[in-house]
Amino acid sequence: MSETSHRSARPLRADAENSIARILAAAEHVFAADPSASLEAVAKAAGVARTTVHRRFSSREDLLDALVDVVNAKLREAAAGANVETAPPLVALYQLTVATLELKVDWRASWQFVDLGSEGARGIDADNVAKLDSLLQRSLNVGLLRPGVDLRWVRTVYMSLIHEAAMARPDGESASEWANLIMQTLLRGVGNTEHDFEALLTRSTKRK
Amino acid sequence: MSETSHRSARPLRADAENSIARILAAAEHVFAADPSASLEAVAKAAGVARTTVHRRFSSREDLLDALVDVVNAKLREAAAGANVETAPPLVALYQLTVATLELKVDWRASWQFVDLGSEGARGIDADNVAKLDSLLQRSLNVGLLRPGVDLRWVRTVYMSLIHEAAMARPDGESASEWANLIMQTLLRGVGNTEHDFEALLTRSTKRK
DNA sequence: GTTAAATGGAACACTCATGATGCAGTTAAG
DNA sequence: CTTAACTGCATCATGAGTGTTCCATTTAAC
Repeated sequence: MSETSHRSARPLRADAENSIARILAAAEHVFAADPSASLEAVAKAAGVARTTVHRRFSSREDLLDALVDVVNAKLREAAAGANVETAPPLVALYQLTVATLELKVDWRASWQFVDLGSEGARGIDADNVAKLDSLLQRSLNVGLLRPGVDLRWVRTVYMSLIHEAAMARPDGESASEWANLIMQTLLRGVGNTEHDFEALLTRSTKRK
Repeated sequence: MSETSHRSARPLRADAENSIARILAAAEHVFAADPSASLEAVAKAAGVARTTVHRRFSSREDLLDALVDVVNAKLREAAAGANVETAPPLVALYQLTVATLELKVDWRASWQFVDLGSEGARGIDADNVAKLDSLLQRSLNVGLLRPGVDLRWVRTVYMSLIHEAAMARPDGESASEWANLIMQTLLRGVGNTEHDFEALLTRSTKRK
């Protein structure tokens, strides 16, 4: 669905591959400052002519798709590196969080074009989603997650926490500490565990 | 800072006020489908001429500012209605959540222009932020929140959860149930409280 | 070293949104 | 009812981004 055009044809010259890489990097950089920046700005930042950008990416849409593809590819690496399918859920989740956090920081802008909520648009590839989902399912089975929770909600919250952490993180701070914060928040929340919220919430609900 | 231009002059004719309201509503509607839709599309949806939109809002920026102002105004109402300053923290938080959730659903698009993270741009008014912050501070004092938590993080997570819930919510579902989910998630997380995550997390961290 | 690929640069056509103006007709407000 | 405000419509100017084409020049690949 989001196959980049520059892969089906026969091998590009090292030259061209290099340009592509520079353009993608520049796009990430430029779009980080302004998501609606012109392709000319991207070209300049990449140190190439505007026509070259156009030669490699037939349209703006194409470039954006390519950026999302980059994210998906890196996400795949991250999932592999975290052994999401074999490691104990908690460990896998933690590792995945660290990796994704780094990825989010290095490719902030490109993530913007990954419309998770949108319908027919660019999104996280199905296999990546599936891997995360199965990890969450395993987490539930193992008793890591509270029985009865909606896994889609968990996924949403998880992704959202990573997003917020990545945005809040002052550049260059330890990813593992933030990952820890994310895990803590995800699993235990920010409330004082000594209280019985359930009862309190129910009471205040009734009150209305 | 973001005062709408149409308030300092002397009273507008009922006519004009009406147009403004229709334009704002239409803008919300149109931008929900496409945030970069043209002002002409907004005008058509509002049932007015494009020039009228222009007469009421000198520029696109102006219109966007006005939309954000609407959100802030409604947010103020919500805060007042929830007695954020006087009610017990948990109750206030719950009520505020319900109200904000409704607001988010009814004004999805406009919220998009409320760049919470951004620096000099449109954002939630200082007084609204302050009210929420003081509510969270009270929550902490009362022992509702875990001692030692970073209140900015709590605020971020809270806003984020509301956002995700509003987006995930199938139109017309009970806001209070979702509010409950948000509170539960915020305070207790989605983990199984029977486990000792702290120890587990520390152990798996060491392992790396 | 020969060849095909890749680039830079200039030029062009095209679309689209924005913002401004002027004016005739309608409508709210006193 | 009279006036000033407001609206619709038609028009124009402008600017910006996109996408295409052509050609001379450089450069990688075998």
